[in-house]
Amino acid sequence: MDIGTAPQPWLSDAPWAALEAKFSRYLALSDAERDCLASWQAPARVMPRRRDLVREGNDVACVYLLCRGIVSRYRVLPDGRRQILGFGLPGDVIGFPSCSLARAAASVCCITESEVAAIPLEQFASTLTRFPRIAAALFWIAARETALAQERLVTLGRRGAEERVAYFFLELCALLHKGRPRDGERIAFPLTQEIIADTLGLSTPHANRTLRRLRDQRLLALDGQEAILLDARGLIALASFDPAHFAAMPIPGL
Amino acid sequence: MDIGTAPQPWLSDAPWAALEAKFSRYLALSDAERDCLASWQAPARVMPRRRDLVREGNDVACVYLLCRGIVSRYRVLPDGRRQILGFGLPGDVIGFPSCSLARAAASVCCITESEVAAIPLEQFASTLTRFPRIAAALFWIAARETALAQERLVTLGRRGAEERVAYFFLELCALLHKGRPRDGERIAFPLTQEIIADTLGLSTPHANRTLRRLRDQRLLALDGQEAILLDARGLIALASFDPAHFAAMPIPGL
DNA sequence: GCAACGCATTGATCTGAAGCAATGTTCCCG
DNA sequence: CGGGAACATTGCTTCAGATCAATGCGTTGC
Repeated sequence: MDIGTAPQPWLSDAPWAALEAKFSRYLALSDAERDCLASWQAPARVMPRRRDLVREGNDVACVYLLCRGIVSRYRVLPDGRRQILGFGLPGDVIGFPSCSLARAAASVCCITESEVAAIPLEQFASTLTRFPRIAAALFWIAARETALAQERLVTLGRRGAEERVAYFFLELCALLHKGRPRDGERIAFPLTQEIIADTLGLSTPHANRTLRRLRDQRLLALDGQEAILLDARGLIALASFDPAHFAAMPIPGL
Repeated sequence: MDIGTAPQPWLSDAPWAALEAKFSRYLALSDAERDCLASWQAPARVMPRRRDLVREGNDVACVYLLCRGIVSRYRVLPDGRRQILGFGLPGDVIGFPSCSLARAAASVCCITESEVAAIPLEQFASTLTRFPRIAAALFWIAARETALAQERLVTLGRRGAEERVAYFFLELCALLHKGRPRDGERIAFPLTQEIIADTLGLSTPHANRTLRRLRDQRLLALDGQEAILLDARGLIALASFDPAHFAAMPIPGL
């Protein structure tokens, strides 16, 4: 049952590999395309933990390639209520302007120390029109992102606290390890319970109690920076989690 | 205060106009691009109210251009709990395969009688690689879709029932009328209270009570198929709604 | 070694929303 | 015109989860 140490992708010291790997999963890159992507990662900047990379409402002049670290996208309501919208991993492009394409719709905060390369918005945009296959790939990646967000809508709208927490770890596992969650799988992710709570729309005390309940049911073990899926089957049933949603994706037509 | 009859876009009898308008809002189309989009709308099929256009879990062979009508994307949990993920209006392309790019992650149901043109997935995909500007536009549209879904995450995760309902109508107004909601604005949309409840993660009785409370506070008037924003300012404050999120979007670099 | 901070944990109380059940209202259809 | 179906409305009870408040505890910094 021992499947070894969990991968800690945010510690990657080969940031360029993350981006290339991300695209290579979807399409074979030509030399020109490769060069273009390579030009994105020019001058990487180091951001400390807890520092905001983007503030909601600000003008967007560039997007960011996350080279190392983990970030969270979040929104806060005027009275302080916070909702985390998702996480960014190395290789992800962060900080798109959103509905209104000039301003950031959400803030981005570094959960761990991170390294980011700023890509001027025009450069990013021109890549899209010069390299149609990259644009297509990014389109499908964006569609996937939408599907993920929508699946989380189900979680927040219709699942109870235990289901939410179970779903949370299963999704994390599927995204990090890129496969169907198995018994004993280890998830290393530098999360505080507050982050879990704000992701799942729960209060911190309630998230804590719920975690305890899952531990008492021997579904999940928590060990410092690591969570272990003791009973993947049980969690999947509890959360109505569909592993097929996270299967690998060949991009149509590429 | 009378701003006339609300537009009822789903009744459009010029479906092609919807798609062209959608793209023209973002970029000036070349002739070749125009021809390509035109080829999408070949044989339109009529779907009755309540009929499912796509079933979650099914293989995806084509995407659909919605020419007339309104549809909803939704997911159901095994025990029947339902969550509506969003709505589709004429001009929208519906039914992408999602995370796993082979299968539908959600179902799509016709809220009104609708007319759809099926676009084979390969044709859609090849359009992306042949017309980079269209791919880029679709990328930004997808990014916008993600932002919308994420804003709804805030609603479901952190807003109370009254805030949710207020937000719902404001968003609807902004999307349909494409502008900042004003006092007296009329929203015509063929909604049942069950649809509202399933969109907002509420039970039908509770949605009903909440609607009544908003009516009692003279924030909203409900008249059959029409809702009227009596006090837009009040609703905006109640929902912590940011109209700037819905401002018009020029696409960078096109 | 002590103080302070960030985070986890736990308890007691309160409340918003769900669940259940019944009744009312339209509108459609035979 | 009568019977249903679909939808809206309302009351009552229950419960999940929020809120408030305190305590524990490991790490960091002085």
